[in-house]
Amino acid sequence: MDDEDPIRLSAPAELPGEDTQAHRFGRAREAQATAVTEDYVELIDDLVTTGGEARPTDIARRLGVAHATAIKTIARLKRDGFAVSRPYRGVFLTEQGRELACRVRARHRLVVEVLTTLGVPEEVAEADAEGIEHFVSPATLAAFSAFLDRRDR
Amino acid sequence: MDDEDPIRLSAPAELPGEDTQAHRFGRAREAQATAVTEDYVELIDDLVTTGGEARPTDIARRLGVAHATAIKTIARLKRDGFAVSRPYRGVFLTEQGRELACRVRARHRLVVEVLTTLGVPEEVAEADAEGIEHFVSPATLAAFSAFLDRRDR
DNA sequence: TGCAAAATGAAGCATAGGCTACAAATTGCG
DNA sequence: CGCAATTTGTAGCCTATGCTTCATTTTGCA
Repeated sequence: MDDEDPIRLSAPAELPGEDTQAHRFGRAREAQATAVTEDYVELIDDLVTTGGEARPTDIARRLGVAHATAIKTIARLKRDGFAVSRPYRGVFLTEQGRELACRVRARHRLVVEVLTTLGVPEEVAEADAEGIEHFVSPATLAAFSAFLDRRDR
Repeated sequence: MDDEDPIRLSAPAELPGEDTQAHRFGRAREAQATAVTEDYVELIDDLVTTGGEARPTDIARRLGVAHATAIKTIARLKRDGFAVSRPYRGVFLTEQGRELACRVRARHRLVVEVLTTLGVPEEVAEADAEGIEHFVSPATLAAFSAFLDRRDR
């Protein structure tokens, strides 16, 4: 049910096979699913670090969503082991959450730096990175890092 | 309820104001909402161009989703004026749909080219671009284009 | 030509992520 | 100290995107 072109007439490197293409789209969908989680843990980490606490209302305001939306998403974060919270006591990251936040922040900074190096205005780079970062694979991240190193040298 | 820091102690250019940040996240959310539309339109254009017709089953297989999912999304495309179709006769893009497909394809190619130029392996670049492209603003696109021009010269 | 396989589409269900409206708890200030 | 404002949390609703299942239509071949 997946091989209507078993003889593979097309050049492998040119047109992507439909399996390949399906796989790419699948990966993008997965990345998108984790994007919200990544945004929340990074923001919570920021708030806790700079202000000592992350309250649902602050999180909602920063993300530009209704507080009820933030609360519901925070519940998912807790369910998935990224955060803990007690009513009226703010939200805190678990070890797993802090670890994720750390990786996300590093990736965000790297993406912004690459964009600005390529000539994208600071403001735009920050805004675009907010979406782009979630889809940058480790391999691409490594290439970005190497590129910046070359450039600095 | 939006000025818990009315004196603005922080340097404006350093930390983003919460309004700014909320706006960025909002933009990213919007971009994500159009991502699926863009993927479908581009794929349909590909299929029609190379094979003469875009059948729901083919679209589903390429995207790696169930055919029912594809049919439902195609219905939305039709509702939004990007495509037309008659039962058992395949899907075709409207003028609006073709125009979008054209823009999306150009953007995709540009993103892939920038990534490979930065040293990202072809395969990875294609896969990552599938997600990244939806969040690249016109300004960033322009910077990418200028970067490639500089590089070629 | 007629029937089986394939394609199509509809229905029903789930999850994620939004929203508004309302209820309950907490805080803080007069 | 007590009440009003704020914060928090709950409930119900919506859309988008998936999925599986089942019915229907088309197609193609024996």
